[in-house]
Amino acid sequence: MPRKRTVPRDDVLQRATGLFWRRGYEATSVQDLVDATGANRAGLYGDFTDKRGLFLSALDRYADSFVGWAFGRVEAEGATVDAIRDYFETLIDLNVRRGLPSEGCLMANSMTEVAPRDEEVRARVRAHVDRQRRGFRQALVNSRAAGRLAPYVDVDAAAHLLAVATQGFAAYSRICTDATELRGFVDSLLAPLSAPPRKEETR
Amino acid sequence: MPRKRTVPRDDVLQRATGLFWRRGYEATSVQDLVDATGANRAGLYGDFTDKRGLFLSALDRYADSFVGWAFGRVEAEGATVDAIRDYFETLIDLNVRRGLPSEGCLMANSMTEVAPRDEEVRARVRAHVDRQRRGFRQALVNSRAAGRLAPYVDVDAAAHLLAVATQGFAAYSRICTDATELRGFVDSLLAPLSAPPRKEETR
DNA sequence: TTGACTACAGAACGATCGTTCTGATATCAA
DNA sequence: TTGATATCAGAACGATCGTTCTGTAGTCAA
Repeated sequence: MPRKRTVPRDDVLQRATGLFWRRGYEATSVQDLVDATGANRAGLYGDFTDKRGLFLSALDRYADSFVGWAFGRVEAEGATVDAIRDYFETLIDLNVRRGLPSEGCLMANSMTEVAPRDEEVRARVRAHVDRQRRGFRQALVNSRAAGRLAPYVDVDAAAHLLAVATQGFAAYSRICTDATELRGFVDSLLAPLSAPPRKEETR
Repeated sequence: MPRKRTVPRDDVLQRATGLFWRRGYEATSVQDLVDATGANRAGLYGDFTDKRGLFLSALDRYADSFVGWAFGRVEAEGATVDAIRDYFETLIDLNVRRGLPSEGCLMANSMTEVAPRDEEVRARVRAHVDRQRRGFRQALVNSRAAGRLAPYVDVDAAAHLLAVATQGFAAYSRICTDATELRGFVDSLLAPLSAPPRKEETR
């Protein structure tokens, strides 16, 4: 008997996620969300109870969909430092394709804007960073097993470094207009992992 | 003839800066600013024209005062990697003293929240990152001259890495509750600079 | 003591905020 | 064809937003 929805719930969520991603939480009004999603105002509240509830769902969708896609290659079985480099290059390509400065990372954005004053947001953002750390760590372990990791690298420390540095990468991509700057950062971030200096050569 | 101000302009600016730093731009209302600064509402507009104008002034004050104080040791003449380590340790101590999770860095926060949609904010944030990059670079140059830098380190690349990674550090400190996590990050960030591996030793 | 001047406290402005409500509209089993 | 039900568009809610205005209070040269 019910009337059928004009736009599927997940489409609404996807577009809302994009809006929060680009503009942040506070600067995105419910009216913006209604306009961008094409959803019904009351329906939005029916589905997500709140603007905040919608935002939390957006974070979850982002973790599942986008992070799953981009970071998935690092989490894939047998992934090595190559996958890590590939991950960053994919992000850079995406940034370039969408136009620099880009929207960065929804999690990194929320880490500074919303997380400190919202426990549930903070939990999700923490889970994201932990996930990255675990993914990086496993890829480094795999790399070591494959003899592809510099011998003096501590995988736990390096994974932590990568996970936190990634937040800097994301933040920087929101003000960076030149992709080579991003590439340079990634190069110097990953260089110590896979490129042990043959001898002591000054350059 | 004029009535004298009840609270000096710079005191107002200092307290406003603290508020923006902690809560961000959008989540800070003019009423909050009036309450926190003790300033007169109309006077606020007389001095800074806008909420945005006040925010821009806050960014400037932050760059002069806080960054000048904290990062000054890296910019000091003859500073080496020791000063860089000291800089991060000072930040961690401050974070601990103020309570983790902390307010992070006003520039890093603004980088994700406001900079993408406000040209003047973006210019200030960029200037901040460039300043950090220059400071780090000079300290690395000094370190090399003093024989304190690992031979295979490219000072330009490393300075770039440090500047961007610092943004990740600042972001992470807004969700981090354990100072040892911050210390661990700094250790693995700085380790490759000053600690060239003697031989090939697996650990 | 007066008067020109400016900061003061806070009321008031229209606009927009997040949220709820109202009634019309579409659906499909009965 | 009817009727129960969910979704629709958009008006309406009080609260708060950033900003401006009003009148009072304090200051110091004259």
